[in-house]
Amino acid sequence: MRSSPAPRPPRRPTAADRLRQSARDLFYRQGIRAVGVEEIVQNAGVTKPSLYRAFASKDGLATAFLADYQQCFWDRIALVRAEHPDDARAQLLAYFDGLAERSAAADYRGCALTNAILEYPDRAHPVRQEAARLKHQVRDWLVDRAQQMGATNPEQLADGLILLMEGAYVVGQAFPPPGPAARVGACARLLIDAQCGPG
Amino acid sequence: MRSSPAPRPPRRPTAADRLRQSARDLFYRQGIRAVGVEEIVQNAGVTKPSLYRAFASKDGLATAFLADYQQCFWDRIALVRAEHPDDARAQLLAYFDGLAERSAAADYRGCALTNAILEYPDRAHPVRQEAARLKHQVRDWLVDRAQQMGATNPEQLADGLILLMEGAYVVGQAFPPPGPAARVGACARLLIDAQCGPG
DNA sequence: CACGTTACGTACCGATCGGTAACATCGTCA
DNA sequence: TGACGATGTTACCGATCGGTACGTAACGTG
Repeated sequence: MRSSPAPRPPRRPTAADRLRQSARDLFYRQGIRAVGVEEIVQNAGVTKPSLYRAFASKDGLATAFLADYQQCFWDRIALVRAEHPDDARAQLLAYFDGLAERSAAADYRGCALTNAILEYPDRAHPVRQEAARLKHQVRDWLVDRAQQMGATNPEQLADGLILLMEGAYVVGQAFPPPGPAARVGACARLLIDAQCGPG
Repeated sequence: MRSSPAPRPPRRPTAADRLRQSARDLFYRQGIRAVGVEEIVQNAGVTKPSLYRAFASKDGLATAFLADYQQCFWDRIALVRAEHPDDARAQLLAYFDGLAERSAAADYRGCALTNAILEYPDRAHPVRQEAARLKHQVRDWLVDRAQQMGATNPEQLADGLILLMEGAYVVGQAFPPPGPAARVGACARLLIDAQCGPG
């Protein structure tokens, strides 16, 4: 009788995976520029050559980190979708209310994509471009939700919601909780109800 | 007869002033961490020891830069105040409309304070603290304006406006113009009118 | 003229940055 | 057993980082 029937024996995860996890921890908490590769490999329990065997450069690891990070966002969206199927308004408000809660954490660090964009003002930088690409997908989704809600001008509503979202990401870091970010849910309600048929 | 009656002859500006100007250009465009002191002194046309005679450290120069920068914000506020005396709503909307315009510049870089806060996640860092201090003054001013407008809940309205402001600062950099930031004026109108007695 | 003060430049520091070369070791599977 | 791919080890590279010791030119004042 085997105590662990899993087909995969509990092997040590690959160096690339350990590096991704380490990058997630450090890049998100401290920013990308602020973290050196030495710290990353130490935290991952691997060595520097392993990093450069799995990724082309620090920037390569950083873009991988952004993609990994953004998956968390879509996981959250999948959650609110499951909780409120076929109710775009409820989905959005659930996300915004959750955001308001999270932004009240004392060590809140906002959105890694947003942080990366501010950290790399050069629009040609690969990290910056990946972050911008992923952000555009969010806007597309918001426009879709606004259409579902029957907004008078879906793009206008989506843009307003983006402003609130990004505002909360940033303000949650700038003000001690509970700061302005705690009201992002209420503001989203106002904006949505002002631009959709009341229903 | 003297061609220049000024008591101060047109001397070359002091090293500290040249450094402040250089820091303004470089820190704002590229971020604080991204700019080395060598580049700053070269751009200023002075040498490194001059920097460290006028400022305690790079961080000291950075905090001075933030204070200088924020003066531009209050200058803008003074302008809209002069254009719309005794009309808090018009003052705010003038600022937000101007923000929407500025954020449409191809190389828009948002607010230096916001950028600095994201660049220095450590709340104990002196640069971060100075930025946070200056941001709080902005909120105080917004609360005051919201009271002037007779908002039902002035702090709630001020917080909503902060979210929009900061959102525009960030989104103006993340999306190519005209992005969501171009609608920040319209969103501010909605938020204000929803939370003040109509009129 | 001699003096102290202020402002500035040359040259340099140790530390850290991102990145690499060369070689040893391990587990897996044929 | 033997070959292979993934990983670890050690030592190193040139560049750049923030910061400083020290000498010097300019200037106002006695």
